[in-house]
Amino acid sequence: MSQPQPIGDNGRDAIIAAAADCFMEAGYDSTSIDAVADRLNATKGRVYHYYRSKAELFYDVYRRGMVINLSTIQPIVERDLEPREKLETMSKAHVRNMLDHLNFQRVVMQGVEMHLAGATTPAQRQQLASLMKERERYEGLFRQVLVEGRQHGVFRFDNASFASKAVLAILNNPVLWYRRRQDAAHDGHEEIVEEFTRYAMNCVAATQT
Amino acid sequence: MSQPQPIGDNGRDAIIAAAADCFMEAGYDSTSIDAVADRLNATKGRVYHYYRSKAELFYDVYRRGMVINLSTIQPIVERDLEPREKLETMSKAHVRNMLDHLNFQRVVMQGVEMHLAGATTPAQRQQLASLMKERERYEGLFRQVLVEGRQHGVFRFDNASFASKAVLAILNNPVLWYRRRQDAAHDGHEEIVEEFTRYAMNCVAATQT
DNA sequence: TTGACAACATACTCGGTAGTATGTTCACAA
DNA sequence: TTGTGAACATACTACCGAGTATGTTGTCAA
Repeated sequence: MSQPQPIGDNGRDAIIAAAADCFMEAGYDSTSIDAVADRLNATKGRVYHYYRSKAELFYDVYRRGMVINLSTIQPIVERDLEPREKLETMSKAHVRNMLDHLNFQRVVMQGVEMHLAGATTPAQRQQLASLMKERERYEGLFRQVLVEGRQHGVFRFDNASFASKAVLAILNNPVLWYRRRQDAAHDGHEEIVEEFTRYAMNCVAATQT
Repeated sequence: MSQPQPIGDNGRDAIIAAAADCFMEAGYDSTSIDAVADRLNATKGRVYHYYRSKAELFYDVYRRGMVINLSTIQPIVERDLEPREKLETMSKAHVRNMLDHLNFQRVVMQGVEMHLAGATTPAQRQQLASLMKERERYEGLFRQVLVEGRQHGVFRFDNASFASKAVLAILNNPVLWYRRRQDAAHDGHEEIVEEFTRYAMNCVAATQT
C-alpha cells in the first residue's frame, strides 16, 4: 500500500539509501534483507517495521529514483525556452542525475528488467505497472519537447515515441558502465555529460550544428 | 569449464533454447532448473547431465547470443564498403537480430546486469569477465567502422568509445520494450529497423542526409 | 551376450532467506 | 507512575530451489 511517503521521514530514508546501495551492488534477488540491515548496523526488525515485504522496499527505492529525475526535469520543462535549448538542458541534467545517483538509477534499470521478466504475484505486477507509468510520464516530458521542436523545424523524426526512446537510450547509457571515481574533484562527469548530450541532440536534429 | 561447444550438439541445443526462453520470461534468479526441464518435458537430470551448474548454463546461453550477433556482423565488416554504408548495413542487421532473437538478446542484457552486480564466486566473476570481452570485441567492430568513417570525414565525434556505446545503445533499445507479434507477416520489424538505424546514423553523422 | 557407457529419471539433502512471533527499551502522555 | 505505543532486536519457522546420489534404460562394441 505504501503511503504517499511523508517528506522528511528519516526512518525510511536511511533504509531506502542502504537498500539502493545493496540493490546496486548485488541486484534485487541476491540482496537479502539482512544485508540491508547490516549496512545500517541494524537487524531485520528495523526494515520490517517500515516495510511489509522486500518488494515494497524495492518499489520505494525505485520511486525515490523517479522522484529525483522528475523533480530535476519538470522545472526545466516549465521554463520558457526554445525547444533545442530546452532539450539540451534537460539532457544534460538527466545525464548528471545518472552519474550522481548511480545507485538509484541502477535500481530503476532493474525495475524495467523486472517488469519485462514479469513479477510473480498479481499484486507485484500491479505495483510495477504503476511504477512504469511514472517512467512513461517521464519519457513523455522528452517526447513533448521533441514534438514541439519538430513543429518548429529544429528536430526531425517519424515516430515521436521511438525518437524519445532513442534519445533516452543514449542518455541512460552511462549507467551501464560508469563507475564512481575516488577523486571527486576531476571525476570526468562533464566530459560524459557534454558528449552524450551531443549524441542525443544529433540523433533527432534537423540541421547540423 | 564448458568445452568449445561442438557444433550440432543437439543435446545441449534444446536445453539452451529452453533456458533462453525461461531466462527471458522470468530472469536468471527466478528461473529454476526445474522450470527449464519442464519446458523440455524432462527433469533436472537431463540438464545436470550437460551442465554442472545453473551459472554454466546461463553462460552458454549468453555465448550463443554473442555467436549469433558476431556471425551476423563479422561478414559485413569484411565486405568492401564505404564507412557510411557499412555502418548502416551493420546497424540494420543488428536491430534485426534484436527482434528475431529476443530471448537470447535479453539474456545478453541480463549478463551485463550480472556483471555490474558482481557475481558471487571468483569462478563466476572470471567466466563473466571473459564473456564481457566478447561483448567488447563486438563493440570494437562498430568502433572500428566509426573511426574509419571519421577519417573519411563522414562521421564526427570526439571519443570513439563513447560514440560506439551511444550507437549501440540506440540499436539495442528495442530489446527493452519489443514484444513478439502473433502475426508473423506484418510484425512491424522493418519500421523499427529503419527508424532506429537512422537515429544511430544521425547520432554520429558529420553531414545531414 | 555382456558389459560399459551415454542419456536420462527419481529421490533425496541442505543451506539460505523471506517472513513472523515475540521480546525489550524508551519516550511521552495522562 | 503508569501504561501505551513506536522503534527497534532476537529467535524462530517454513519453504524453495540448487546440487547430489543413485537408479533405470537403451545402444553399441568386442
